[in-house]
Amino acid sequence: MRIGELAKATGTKAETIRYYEREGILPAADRTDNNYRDYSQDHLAALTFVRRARELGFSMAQVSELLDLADNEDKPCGDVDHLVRKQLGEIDRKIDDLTSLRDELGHLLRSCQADRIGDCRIVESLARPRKA
Amino acid sequence: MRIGELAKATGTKAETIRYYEREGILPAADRTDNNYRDYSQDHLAALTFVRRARELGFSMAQVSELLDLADNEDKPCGDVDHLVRKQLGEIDRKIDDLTSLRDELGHLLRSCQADRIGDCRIVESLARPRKA
DNA sequence: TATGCACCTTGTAGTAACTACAAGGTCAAG
DNA sequence: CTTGACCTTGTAGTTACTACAAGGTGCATA
Repeated sequence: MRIGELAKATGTKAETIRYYEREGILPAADRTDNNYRDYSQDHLAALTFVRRARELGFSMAQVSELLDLADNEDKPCGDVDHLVRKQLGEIDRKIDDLTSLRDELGHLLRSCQADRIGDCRIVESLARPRKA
Repeated sequence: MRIGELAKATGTKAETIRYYEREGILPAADRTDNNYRDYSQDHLAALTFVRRARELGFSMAQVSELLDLADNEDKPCGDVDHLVRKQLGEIDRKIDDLTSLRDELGHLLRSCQADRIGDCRIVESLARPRKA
């Protein structure tokens, strides 16, 4: 399987796949006679894993950890659990942040009925520190 | 006012302030005899505006737009409104994304009662594309 | 006087996770 | 025999900072 096929199969750009290889996230592929990368089903599985974990918001470093864990079938499952919980916590925090942000922007929007910027409450309120 | 004071007053690192100046987000400061930057109240107001807008999730490019708008007091307020609405939309989208992400991770967590990674449903489910 | 310290200056490079591009090699089809 | 779709490498750009090196300034203290 050439890089373009793998790219299509996983919805990843070829450049990203090469990048993953450079970064050691993916094992290097075999090469054909003409020096093209030649991928196996194992590569497909690995890349799928990586992309899936990235979609779920894990960082590259966390993906590496997950891959290492996945390779040690006899290790306890708790480590994986722990990473997932941590990620869950981070996401909850982000949601909270964005929610208060949304509230603030909503206020901002409702605060201004002016026609010209000189009288605009939005601009005015941006110009002051939060608590002022 | 020296850069350190301005930094403290706005909760911004001095390096970030210099960066804003380089990028044209903030006007250059006057210089004292010893070549230190010397800031005015206008600079304080401008930096406050920038930081506040950044806190609200506007990109640097958007902050530039907002600053330009704020300088044109006679322009209609609708442009500001539009930017705020756009930002609000993006934030809603992010919240939605993160929420489904959280749901998925929650599922993942509940799916695995195994002791060893070899049997772990989390690892297993990461290894497959989303809809499989 | 020396010296230590906190502050300031510039310029450069690093961060995360790609993405884009340039310059060139390979191969099948028309 | 040339066009076009692939592939290769290497380098630089993206966002919004952050960190660091190497050096200048100004004030208080031993």
